[in-house]
Amino acid sequence: MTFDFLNELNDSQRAAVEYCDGAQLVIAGAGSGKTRVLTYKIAFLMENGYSPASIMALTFTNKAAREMKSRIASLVGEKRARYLMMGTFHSIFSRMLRRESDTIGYTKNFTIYDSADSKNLIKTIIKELKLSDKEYKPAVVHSRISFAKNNLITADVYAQNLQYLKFDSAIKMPLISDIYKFYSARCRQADAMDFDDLLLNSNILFKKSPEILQKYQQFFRYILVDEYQDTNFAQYMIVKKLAENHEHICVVGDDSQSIYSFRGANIDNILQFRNNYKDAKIFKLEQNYRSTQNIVNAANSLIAKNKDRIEKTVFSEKEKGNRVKIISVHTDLEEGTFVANNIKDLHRTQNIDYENIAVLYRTNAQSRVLEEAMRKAAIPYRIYGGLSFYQRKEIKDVIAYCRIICNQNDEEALKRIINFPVRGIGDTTIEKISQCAVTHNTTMWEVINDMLKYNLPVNAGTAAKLAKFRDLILSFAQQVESENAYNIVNQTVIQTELITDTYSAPTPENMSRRENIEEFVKAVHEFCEQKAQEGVDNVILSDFLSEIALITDQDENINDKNAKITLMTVHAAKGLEFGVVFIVGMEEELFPSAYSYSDPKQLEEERRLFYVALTRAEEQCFVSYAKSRFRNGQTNFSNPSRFIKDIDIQYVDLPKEDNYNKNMFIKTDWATERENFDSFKHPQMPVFQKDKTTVKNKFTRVKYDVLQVDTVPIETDYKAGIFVKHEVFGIGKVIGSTRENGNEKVEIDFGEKGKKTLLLKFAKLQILK
DNA sequence: GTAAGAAAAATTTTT
DNA sequence: TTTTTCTTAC
Repeated sequence: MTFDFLNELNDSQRAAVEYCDGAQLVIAGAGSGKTRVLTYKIAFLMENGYSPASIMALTFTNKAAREMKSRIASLVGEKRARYLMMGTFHSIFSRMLRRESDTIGYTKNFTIYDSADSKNLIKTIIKELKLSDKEYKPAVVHSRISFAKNNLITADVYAQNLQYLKFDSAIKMPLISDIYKFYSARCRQADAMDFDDLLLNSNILFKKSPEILQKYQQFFRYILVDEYQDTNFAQYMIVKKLAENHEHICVVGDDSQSIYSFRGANIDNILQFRNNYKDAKIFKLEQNYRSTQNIVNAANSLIAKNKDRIEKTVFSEKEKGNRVKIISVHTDLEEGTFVANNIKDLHRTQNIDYENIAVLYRTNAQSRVLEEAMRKAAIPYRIYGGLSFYQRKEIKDVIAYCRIICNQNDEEALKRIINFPVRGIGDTTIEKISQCAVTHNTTMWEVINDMLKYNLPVNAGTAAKLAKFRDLILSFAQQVESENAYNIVNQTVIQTELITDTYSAPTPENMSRRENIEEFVKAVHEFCEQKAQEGVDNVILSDFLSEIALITDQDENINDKNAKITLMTVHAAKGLEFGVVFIVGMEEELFPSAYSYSDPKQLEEERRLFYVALTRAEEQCFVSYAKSRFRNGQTNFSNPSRFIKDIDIQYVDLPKEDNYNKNMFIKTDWATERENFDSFKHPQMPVFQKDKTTVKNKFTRVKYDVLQVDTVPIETDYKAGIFVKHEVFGIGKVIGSTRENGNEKVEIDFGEKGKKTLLLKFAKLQILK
């Protein structure tokens, strides 16, 4: 086969595809054919001697992986594309972890906790530690633990890291370190990993077993990463390790579209790529094939106001196009009417299809008013967001049964279904079991399994109920290795009375619950059938579970062929394009979100978010703001977003008729904001030690490799808890130790003399044994 | 142990 | 406003 397809690429795209000699960063501006480059490059590699199985392509969503795979299949054929190692970081490395699970002390059937499970477990631990969940907000604790894991900080390391502990004290949660420790222990006891563990443990595995690392290094000869701007440190490190020997790595992304830092994504990964891979070649895709010149220019002028970015000149050779229309309305209701009227107009007079129109907003809460307006105007619409199939209560219940059948130590699953459907095992009993498990350092299941041994203080009636529950689960568990997954699930929903429960009353809710459960059972059936066709003779339940644990499918209504307009958050719109885009709610405190005000970095991320929104539009873009908005139960006055005036005035049509004026904008302009940016100390966890020497290309060099994946990265004699003697301050207790620019600092509590942070090389400390 | 009513909170969320 | 969590009465 010849490389005909190379002719379909422009010069810079082709250059990016053809360069295969080493580390490569492809900066792909919005609409510049990023996916095209990735797919063609993979095809190109396959034509040049790389076997499909030796190519690893990492994406951020299952959907992206699926789409890319099918596009490659159309280039090189289904058969060859099938063996590509393509998927999300989480799915690919969870499979690896199952294979190598003994090395890190898990079974191959470990459970994957979703975010809700994680949060529940954290809540339980907070309660057990007798802390108030007013002060210790589970969501905040979870995000701290998640952040730590994404930066490869294990619980032990966390407890030794002064900077982390200080931060926690500052936000009045000094014991997060302890919660983290218990949380990790409990996950391990339950044979469970959370999402972040999949990445963290992959790193630990590589660290722990150089042989295993080597095996994968030799196997994967080319690694490609999509959406690189949204990767975190743990992901960076996995790729870094795997590609260590050959550095045959290609990362593709757009720093201007990094919008997921709140999930641990680290924009420095892309900004610092050339410092982390010394021989890296940078390719820039700057021609935008999606939008009109005016939209591209407007977006460029907006993003130019950001400080943290890689210089690039995105341009369009399409027609000039219309200006971005800024619309001022009085209320959120009026905004809805305006959007609806315009859509009708576009549809009728300009013949624009509904599916080519999208309304984008910052928060899901805004969808209601818009939905109402569309309904009134009889415009067909589709809302993205909300609950996915696998997050529905009844589905989570069925899955919880499946999980406990496969792994009885799965505590979160147990707690979910031990009294659902109600079987008279109430909170008090569960509390007793939990207490009992903690005191005997075992799992709740063990306690239920042998109530006498652990002296569970319950009456005979309760004991009988518990025994009945145990036997129910065990009866399935015994068959789980031999019986077909479909049969087990089918029997489970019947025998646990999950499905009978929906017959209790003929309400629409019950009907819908029943339909969902039936659909789930059908999905299991289809999974078994499909695997059978692939030659697997018996599909067991744990196979199915590990398949669905990482699915959070967004694209359900795929069958819905009717033309509809799209309502979604800006985040959800990433990667999509529409002829006409309405961006609504462009107001201070909403977009940018008030939560971002305190941190210039977050403000820049909000601006990138607006950039993403603008660049979704191909032909026409409307941006609206309301002077008052109903929010959180009350009507508030609002000012137009500062981002509106960040767009160069020549690319916008400002509202003419009403009193639009510059005084409406808040006083801080972007120049001041940029000054703030420089002086601002970020209230984030310090992760990397930056040395301040500036290298050629204005980026500060980051020493990633300082950080070790190990239990104790800081080799210190001054561990927390030991006692030391100081010439002046006397005897004190070590709180912790950190290293800064190679100097070790020790923080010590000298009791009456107070807490001191001392530089080790100056302070003459004597360790007391 | 459960269910109803009061009080409190309220981003974005690819895994 | 809605949604989630807490309290209180059965």
